[in-house]
Amino acid sequence: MLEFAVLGLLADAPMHGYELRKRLGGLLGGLRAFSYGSLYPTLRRMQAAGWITETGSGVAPPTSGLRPKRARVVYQLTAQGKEHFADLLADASPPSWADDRFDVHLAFFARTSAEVRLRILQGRRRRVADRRDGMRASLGRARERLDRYTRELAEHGLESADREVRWLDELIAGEQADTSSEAARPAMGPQPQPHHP
Amino acid sequence: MLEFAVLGLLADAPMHGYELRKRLGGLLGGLRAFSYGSLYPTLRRMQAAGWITETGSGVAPPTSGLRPKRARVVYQLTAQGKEHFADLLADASPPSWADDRFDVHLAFFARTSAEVRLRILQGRRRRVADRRDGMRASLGRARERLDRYTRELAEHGLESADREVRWLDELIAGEQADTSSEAARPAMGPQPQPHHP
DNA sequence: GTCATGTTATATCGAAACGATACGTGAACA
DNA sequence: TGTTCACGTATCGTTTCGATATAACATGAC
Repeated sequence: MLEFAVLGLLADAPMHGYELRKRLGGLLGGLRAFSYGSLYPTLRRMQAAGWITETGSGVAPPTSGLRPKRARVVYQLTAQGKEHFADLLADASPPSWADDRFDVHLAFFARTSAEVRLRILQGRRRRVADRRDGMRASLGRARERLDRYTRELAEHGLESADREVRWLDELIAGEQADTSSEAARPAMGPQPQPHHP
Repeated sequence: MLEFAVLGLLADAPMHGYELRKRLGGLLGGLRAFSYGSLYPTLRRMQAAGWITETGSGVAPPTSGLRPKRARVVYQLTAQGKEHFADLLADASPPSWADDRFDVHLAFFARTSAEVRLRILQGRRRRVADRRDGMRASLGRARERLDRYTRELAEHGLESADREVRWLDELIAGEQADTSSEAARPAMGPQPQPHHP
């Protein structure tokens, strides 16, 4: 996932590691940090894969005359890197609904086709709703014999999942409104979701 | 963290891996799964550390007469394991406020002293509130030039953090109510929290 | 009857991410 | 002058993940 995020950030502009790290923090509104321990190995992996290259260029560090021992390393996307990023953007397969991948992709939704956006939102919705239902069921079964804290935890988790489902419903509704206005189709209510393929 | 959770589960009753895995799923009301790829290595680590031992006993698998090639491996806590678990339960240092550790500890709060419970809840509250404030600040700064999806993501994240803070406040209020009724002290309003030590 | 499917159960693999920390430069400020 | 802070690259060992292999047995369909 870090890989996905890095591709997306470098698609905007070449950058060095420290800058990437700072922006990664902002990407999800502060969720998910990504430490240097992940970042630098990832950059090397991506370089080995041919998705990014170092460029010696980049604005020289604000050194007054003296060049520092270790210069900034600025990375930029290669053609293959752009291609790979495009592939990731277009991927709406089940793994893209995972917790850690979904929000990264969402951060690049503006660059994702409407069709893929909708499929991912729906897939994600199904996944979170399933989890929520599982939580609700096991909480219903167990509620009596749970101590206060375990029950609080379970209930808070359940509410969070529930909130996420409603949030996704709003996003989906937004997508469908866009689509139907584009296609000049009459507005339609939420489609009943077929469950488990 | 898996280690903490396993200690807590085995403190209740000896168990084999598969059973542990199922219960781990329920621990946080369905949040955080813990795959086998984590579990079995962890069990071996813990065994090497002397916190758990295998017991050949355990109810025989429902084999009618024939013993299976590979018997169940039932694990139980050693004395050192119990000690280590007690240490973890009593630990209210900053790492215990981390996302992945807090909820595991919360699941065992019934076995944690009131004093430690309060310190952890307060530490956690401070951490989440700080993150929330950071989110709010960067969202305020950036809101205009964010595309719809990035903004939705940031706003949803912010609301989640906000909800968690309020939830923690309720838990803390509950703790303080308990404490003050025990000590027969007059009820007092929420203490203003000193910020950053 | 036997054949697909599902559950119980143990286990390993490589890849990915983490937290802490080291090292170094320069600016700000007390 | 010294100390603290922001910038910047980097590595270490540890933990966790996801996918997958293997195998015994149970259930129900055909």
